[in-house]
Amino acid sequence: MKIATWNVNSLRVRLTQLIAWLDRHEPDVVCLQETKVVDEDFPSEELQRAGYGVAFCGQKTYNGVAILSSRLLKDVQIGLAAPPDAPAPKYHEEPRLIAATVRGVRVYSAYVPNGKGVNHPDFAKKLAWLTDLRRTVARDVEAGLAPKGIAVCGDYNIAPEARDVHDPEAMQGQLHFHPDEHAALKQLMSLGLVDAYRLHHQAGGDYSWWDYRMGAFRRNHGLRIDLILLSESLAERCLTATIDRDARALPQPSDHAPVLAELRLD
DNA sequence: ATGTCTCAGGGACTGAGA
Repeated sequence: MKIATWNVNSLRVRLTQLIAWLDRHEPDVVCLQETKVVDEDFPSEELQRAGYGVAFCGQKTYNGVAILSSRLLKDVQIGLAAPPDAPAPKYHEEPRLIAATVRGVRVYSAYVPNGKGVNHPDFAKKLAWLTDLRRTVARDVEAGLAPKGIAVCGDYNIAPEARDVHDPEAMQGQLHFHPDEHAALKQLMSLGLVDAYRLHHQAGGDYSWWDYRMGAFRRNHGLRIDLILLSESLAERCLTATIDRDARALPQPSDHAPVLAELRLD
């Protein structure tokens, strides 16, 4: 099973490009972020014609996530699990998480809040969002929704390690590379999740996002912030993991490149 | 610090978010 994650930065703008990409790579499951489209306008028919069932939740202008699958999508769930004994915080209202089970694998498409700045109030919300994501995944596993394993995919807006940023010294303590973000990501991964890309590649300089400005892509000034996190059973079955830089080099690209992982399922 | 892109409102350009 080929699984992919891609922050498309507007599904409507990128639809033709996405469908060509689906034809070329033939993934079984695709997690999308920043679809920026309300549910009434989601291009379900076009994607169904391309061979995919769809699950999605969106809003006007911002955010929005989806899962496309050539196989049956079961137990679709939108949003985060509420904290115990407390009302769901306001950030739960944003469409940033959707989950479904495909061939027994619980797949999440997550768009982790950017945080805006390490001293901005939204930074704490980013960390809390990750805590709530961890709770959501743990709850789903307990509920038996992930018999064959877990794949938590998406735009984490966090570069895990120094080798995932083009200038680690300049990035030290900055947004996307802050110790608090690393701690929150580590907490999530303590569920037994591993970074699929790092199973197969150890070198630095491989990124998934490059700023549109300042010729960042040309100069490879990027960050690896789009991740496929796999539970142990799936990590053992992960044959390849790649970042499709070519998609970022096309005309009118998203600022993110797609990330792919190939799993050998029974 | 920001040279870009997307979207909305409103009907050209500006501001927000990333």
